[in-house]
Amino acid sequence: MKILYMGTPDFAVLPLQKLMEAGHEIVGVVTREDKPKGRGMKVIMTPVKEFAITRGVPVFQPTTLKNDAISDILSELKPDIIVVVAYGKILPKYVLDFPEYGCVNLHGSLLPKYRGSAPVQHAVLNGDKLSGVTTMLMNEGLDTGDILFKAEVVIDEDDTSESLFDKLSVVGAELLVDTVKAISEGNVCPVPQNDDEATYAPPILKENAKVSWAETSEKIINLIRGSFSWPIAYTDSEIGRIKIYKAAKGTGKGDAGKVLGLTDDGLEVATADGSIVISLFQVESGKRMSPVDYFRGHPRIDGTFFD
RNA sequence: CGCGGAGUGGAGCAGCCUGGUAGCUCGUCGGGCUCAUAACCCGAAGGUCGUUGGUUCAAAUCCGGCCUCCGCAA
Repeated sequence: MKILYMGTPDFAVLPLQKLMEAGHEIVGVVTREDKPKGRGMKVIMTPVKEFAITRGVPVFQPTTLKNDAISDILSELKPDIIVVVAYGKILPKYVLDFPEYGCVNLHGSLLPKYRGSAPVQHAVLNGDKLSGVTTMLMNEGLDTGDILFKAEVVIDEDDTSESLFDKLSVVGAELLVDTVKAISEGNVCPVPQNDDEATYAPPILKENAKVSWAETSEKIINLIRGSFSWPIAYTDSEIGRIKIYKAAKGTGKGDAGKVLGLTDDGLEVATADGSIVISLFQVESGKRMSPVDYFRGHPRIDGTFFD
């Protein structure tokens, strides 16, 4: 199969690699445009682009798929199928209809649950125990295409969005290879999604990563897990904004947001229904470290409130 | 040149403004107390103060370049 691959972030790298290893010819890679990023506003390549370059695959970065640029690419490459994994742009009908075998997509949830751009994060944020990946034949809607294959993945208690991404990427890559094989053999029976069961997973916003201490310990910990490794849950305090990387339920009690003190494992803070113990955090301009280490050299803040 | 913070024994920090003996908390090692201890007491080891030039009788401290790490913003 001559495959045109469309993808952008880390999640999309392994599926691409597995397709190549399965013997498919990747005629080109379409990825989002490079953007200035990070401190100093340096221009960073997308992970998929970086990988494609090392394999000598031609890379295309159209700013939009709604003009003639994409049709030139398609008619030049003549792909049999287009595979899309977390590309980040909507494909117009013209593109969907171009390849003989259509466009297949790998999605990081068990569709129709969590349609949209952040399915993995929302699964963790909601404290789900089960997640998975789905392959589908794309249509014009947002993750509404007919389902081809699914694979389930268990979410562990200490999984974060990042670790779940890693798991789903591995499982998804295999599922995708199987899907493409089945398609090429005419061995698929697409099943329409049940729209009544559909839920939507909107993009993650930084302002949603602020901890509300009036929530339960469980919800707060889910926020911390789901916000890792981006944007990272945070709270404001007397010593500045604190990013919270890791926390577990504690045994203390107090007014929500009150700093109860330091335990062997970290900093204990009261929540609506108990407490959590922060075992890894980062204060502004500081290094990421355990509160136990931090308070060896800084004044204690016991009794103050987090906001 | 987007804004800002930081680099000091193994860990986390103070000292820098107002140059002149390297300090604190913890850890490590040894000893003591104790029925016992992660608790307490006493003692010890461990640092080219990120790097490189300059100013000075003298630089962790003042000035310039470089490297590394981090927060914001995007």
